[in-house]
Amino acid sequence: MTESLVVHVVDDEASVRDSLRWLLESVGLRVCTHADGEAFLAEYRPQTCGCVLLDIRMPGLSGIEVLERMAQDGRRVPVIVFTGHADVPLAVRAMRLGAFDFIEKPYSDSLLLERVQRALSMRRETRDREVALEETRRAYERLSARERQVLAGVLQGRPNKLIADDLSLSIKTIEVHRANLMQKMGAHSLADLIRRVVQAGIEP
Amino acid sequence: MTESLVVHVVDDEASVRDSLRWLLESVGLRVCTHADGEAFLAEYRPQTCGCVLLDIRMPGLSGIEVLERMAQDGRRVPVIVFTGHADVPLAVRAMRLGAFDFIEKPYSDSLLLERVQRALSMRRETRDREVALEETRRAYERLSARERQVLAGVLQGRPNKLIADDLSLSIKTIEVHRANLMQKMGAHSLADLIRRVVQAGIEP
DNA sequence: GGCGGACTAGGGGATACCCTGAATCGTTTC
DNA sequence: GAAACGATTCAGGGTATCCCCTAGTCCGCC
Repeated sequence: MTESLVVHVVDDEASVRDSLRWLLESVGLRVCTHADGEAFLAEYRPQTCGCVLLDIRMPGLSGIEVLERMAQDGRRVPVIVFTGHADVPLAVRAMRLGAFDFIEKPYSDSLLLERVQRALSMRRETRDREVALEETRRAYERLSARERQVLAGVLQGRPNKLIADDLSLSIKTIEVHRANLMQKMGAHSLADLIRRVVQAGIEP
Repeated sequence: MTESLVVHVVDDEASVRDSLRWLLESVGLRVCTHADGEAFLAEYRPQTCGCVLLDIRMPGLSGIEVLERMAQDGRRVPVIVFTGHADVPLAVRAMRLGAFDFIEKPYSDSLLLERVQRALSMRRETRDREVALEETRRAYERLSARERQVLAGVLQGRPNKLIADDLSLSIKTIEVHRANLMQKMGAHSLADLIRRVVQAGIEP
């Protein structure tokens, strides 16, 4: 299942986009180009697969600003920053914003390809885990308000009786909500449920 | 409880160590100096508090190698790398190894102090959480072999009856081990136990 | 009017939890 | 050597809790 690994190229110069596209496609990679930061962010989703080649010097949003925006909603795509006007503070800033790598122009084709392959293989490694986390978050979104209230109680380790008291419901009703939310969350046991929720970072 | 925040200075030149000590102590910080990477790693523990100022160019272990060693057993101390022979690839390498910051010599005193304060405040923010995780790990270390086997079954969501079958023991025995390990782990409920274990990264 | 989802609830069997009691075994301590 | 301690094993009995099946109401939608 490595089909959907796309290299997203973000650069304002068409010549750079074209040469990168040619280079990457020459080794069989799928490429998607974006002329500026806004255009890329408009298409970007946290669950986007593949990796990103991001220029720093661009009109409009700079690459640093793009990194900041991506960091806000939990980036999972590795981003390789490349720029012709590199210095140490800039590289440090990009890396602190979670960039996967930082390449100075001019770069050799082989170096860039190697870094791209490294980013893609990291992405592949972490992909399954993140897909599972996304599924958990989506499942949580599908819970009803009552089910989330019950889940909150369950996560606090409260027995059904106390959850029932909190919500002024009968124990039997809590049991049903509990069974339903287990079903919806795809959990096979209480341990499974809590592990999924904790790992997905859900804290109601 | 900010008493034990120490700035660890690792540099082979005594003059640098002395001037950094003077600078840091002049603003009331506690300082501990180390003449090389080996000496520092010998004293370093993952739960060490404070932050580290690490030179790259040193005889013996380089700063990069020190970072690699620290990364192996889960560094939690923020490390500020500083070097007089900086270039972008070196900075990127250090940051990829999890350095908190990267400063070029010569640096201004105020810049260095600001970065140190930033590292210390990050350390303070994450400290309580990590202390709790450490306690969980230590508690797990104190479990007996049988208790860990039972815990493994509990984490898989298996009911006591099945755990008993797996280990060819009676349900009553499983109940005892389970109660004992809950006690030892300081867990107030099954949900609490699982959250602690998952967050501490324990996967038997 | 029917259909599905959310919410509510009871009965009964299985399971977990707590208390008391007890035996064996190995290590440490006095 | 005796005593103390912790780990491990098992049992009975009672209470609390959980889980599955069944079943009713309400509401929005086709």
